[in-house]
Amino acid sequence: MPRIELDKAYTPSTVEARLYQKWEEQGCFRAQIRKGHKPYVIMMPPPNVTGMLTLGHVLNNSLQDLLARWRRMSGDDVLWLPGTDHAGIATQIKVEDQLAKEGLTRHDLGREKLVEKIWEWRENYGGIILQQLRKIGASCDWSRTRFTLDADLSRAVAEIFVRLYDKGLIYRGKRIVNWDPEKHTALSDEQVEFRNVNSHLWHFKYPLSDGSGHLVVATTRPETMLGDTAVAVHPEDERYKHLHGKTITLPLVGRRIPIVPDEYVDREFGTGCVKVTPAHDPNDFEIGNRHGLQFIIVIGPDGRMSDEAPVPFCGLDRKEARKAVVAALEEQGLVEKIEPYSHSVGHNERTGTVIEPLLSEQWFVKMQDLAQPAIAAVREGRVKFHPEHWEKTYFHWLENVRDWCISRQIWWGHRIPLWTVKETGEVICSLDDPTIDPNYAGLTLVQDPDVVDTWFSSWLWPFSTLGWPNKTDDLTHFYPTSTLVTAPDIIFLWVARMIIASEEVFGVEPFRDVYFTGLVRDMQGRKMSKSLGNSPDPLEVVDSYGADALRFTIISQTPRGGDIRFGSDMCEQGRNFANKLWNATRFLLMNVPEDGATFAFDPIEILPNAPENLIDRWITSAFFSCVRDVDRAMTEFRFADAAKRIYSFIWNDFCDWYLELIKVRLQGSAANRSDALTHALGVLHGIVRLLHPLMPFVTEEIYQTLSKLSASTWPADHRHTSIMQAEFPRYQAALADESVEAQFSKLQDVVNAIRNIRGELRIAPSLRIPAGIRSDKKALAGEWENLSDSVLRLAGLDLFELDRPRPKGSASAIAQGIEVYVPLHGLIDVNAERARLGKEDERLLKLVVGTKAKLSNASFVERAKPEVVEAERDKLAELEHAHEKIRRFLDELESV
RNA sequence: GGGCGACUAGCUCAGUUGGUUAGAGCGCUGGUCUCACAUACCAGAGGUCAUAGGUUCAAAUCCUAUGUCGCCCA
Repeated sequence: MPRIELDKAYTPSTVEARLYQKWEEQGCFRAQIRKGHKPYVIMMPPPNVTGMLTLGHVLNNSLQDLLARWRRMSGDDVLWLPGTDHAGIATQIKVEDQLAKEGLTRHDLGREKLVEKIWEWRENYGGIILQQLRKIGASCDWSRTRFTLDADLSRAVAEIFVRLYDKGLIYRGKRIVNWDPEKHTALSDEQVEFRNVNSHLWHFKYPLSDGSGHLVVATTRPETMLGDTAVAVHPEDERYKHLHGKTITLPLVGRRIPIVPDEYVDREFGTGCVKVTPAHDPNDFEIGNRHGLQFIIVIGPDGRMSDEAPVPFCGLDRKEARKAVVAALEEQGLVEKIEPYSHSVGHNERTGTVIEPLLSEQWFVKMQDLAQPAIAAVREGRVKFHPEHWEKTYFHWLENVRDWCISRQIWWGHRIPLWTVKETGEVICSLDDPTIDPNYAGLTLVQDPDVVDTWFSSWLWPFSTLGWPNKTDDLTHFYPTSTLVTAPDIIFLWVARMIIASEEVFGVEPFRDVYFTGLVRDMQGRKMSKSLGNSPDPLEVVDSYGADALRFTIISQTPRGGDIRFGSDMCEQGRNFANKLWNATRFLLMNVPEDGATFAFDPIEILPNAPENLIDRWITSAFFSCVRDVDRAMTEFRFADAAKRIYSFIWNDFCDWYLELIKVRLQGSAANRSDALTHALGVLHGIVRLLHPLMPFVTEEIYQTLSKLSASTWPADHRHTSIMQAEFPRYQAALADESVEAQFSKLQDVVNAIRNIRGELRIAPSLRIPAGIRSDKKALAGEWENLSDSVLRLAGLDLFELDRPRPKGSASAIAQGIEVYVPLHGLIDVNAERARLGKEDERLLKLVVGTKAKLSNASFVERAKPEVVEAERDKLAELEHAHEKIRRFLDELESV
């Protein structure tokens, strides 16, 4: 066959789309259920159906893909299940915004029509992100793609609702909730983001009803005073003890309200008197309950003052009402002072609307009992967090968990499966629509208008996606799952609740390991955000650097637990790396004999056998050391370490040393050439398999090329249509040979020493020079004869002497105790050499002095472990030897 | 206010249980288009490991305090 020629540079854009399509067509990603294979399952955290790919997703999904491909190549039945989340509020907002452009509101359409519209929107635009994930090479099983509003997943939501309701764990309660007056819905505590806001602290005078004076209360929310039903003071506060039981006449309203003692009050804050508005503040709500106060709602669900507010105020927007209240009090001389004040205010994390704490009727999940098994699961190590420290956050939340408000007053989502019988008031919680139940014939059933929180479907994701509550084959084989990869900001919102749900339903944990990624930030450490415009579009990065480059770069940058600083130009590293590997392949292929015969070698057979040649033995050993380190790093979720380890093996060991070294043999006899080439190709074959989970595209392309070269001669079970089916390299202890690596490092140090002399003394790279090595202690010829060719080539020599006397006036160095010299009379700049040796002399002297001091410290010798002392002594001997030599070389230089 | 994390070369980060001369990539300096790769090769410079104490024969590593930054919770 003709020689295969590769392009001079690797161009990702020409291969990525083609390879991905092929993978998909061939069903490479499809999960299989096979006898004798362990399942390995990752549930993709479902992105919002409205979402677009961000760098956060890239990081997250690259890691999942890394794990999936690694386990798949290691022989597991891998299921990586993708999908999207219906993202209730976000999606409804999206479509409502569209309607608004046509001058319509959701009420113009009505519930059914709006939901229809949203489905339409989803068909057209939803889930773009899943397409985008293909661009980065995600190997998930698209045939199992799920959506949280799919029929069977909706069934799962209803099922869990009914179960919890029947157990009394879902209840209706009148409580303060986080109300979004813009979207007219409640939010869970976790969906509220607190932001610092510069505002004011208003101090108002509240007159005592008996006319004996007034109290001063401080508030950040003047408009709520219209709903005050008490003033609280600390029970132990001497200043106010005499007022317990007395009343205030509330200004503007005229209501008589009690002064109540309550421990909640902070005596240090303001005057130590607190106005109490039980219907509009969670703490005041508690005080209200403790003292049996009235709950007066003065701010309605639309954010306007209700009918409960006095006439001049009712109907005003809450912002206007604030101004009006302050103005009215000022008029009556009841404003003592207004000071600037900064405090945190709850906002809708999605829309930024200021949240209104509002007393209203909502559905809640009782969390305390549900939380206990989830706490135990992590505490007992059945679920492991990586990094571990997130466990503390998890425990803290679960141990203080509050009930979960799950009802939402929107239309896009899972309808609450509760009906009220109008005639009797009976409440029916049912999986199936009771309106067609003959038992209720003739009665009017009204379904609860609310839907459940989106997270109330997400928490079932690990098993609802597998068909639960049905006992499907998938559920049996693939549940519980293996690893969850997610961001720590949804540890409460999602991770904890999934564990809770799984413990409740199955009594087992939904996954064994949770890996928390960091946040992707820009180079200044700022969060990526649309408004800052500091967030690069991942797809553009893929276009200019390639998906492999992006994946490799972002993974090798991900620290263990911290955030990632990312700039797209960092992807140069990944791009260069792919190109390096490509060119190494290109080089080897150029050396394949052009005699028309198939070049027969079986790459799988190359590695397991110990080669003859020292250089081959070394690269084999280095390869398996790398395999061992990579395997360990992946198992321990140290992905950046794995990436860097492979990088340094390929670049430094394989390319810089090994390929340079075999050039000698490739130019030698046919037998030498074939010997060197087959071994090199065998290692390359192992390299691409090792690297594939990180850089799927370039490795597949090289794998395919190698197959073309000689696959017809491989045994059938070594031929695969994709590298994804090939075996991930397995560590072979017998081939990792420390003594070979030690011997090789001597070769490296000798070459480095000569290169250093050349570089420092400005000897032109093209100039061939002589050099030699010798030792006072033993003859080197035996060990070094076979390596001469290597040294000649790597150091650019025309002569390499062994065991000869060192000519005076040579440039010199000591490498692992061996004297290295370059005898170049007249060509060496003596001053430069003197300076070079002087520097070395100084360096060694410092070390000798330091080591001597350590050893002359009696307590060190006495108390340190004997092997440490021994090592220190050996070191000193070596240093002294080198130092003496350098000194002698310096002296010698003087006499030239 | 409580908790968590970080602080190592100009920049981004390694540095597993304390014990070789603290490393890598990028950037920088000098030299090379050496027949795979200039997206490259060779050489070099650059760090009192945030600060102050302490434990120890020995601290980047363990403890305490301080400072700066970030995150979470209230």
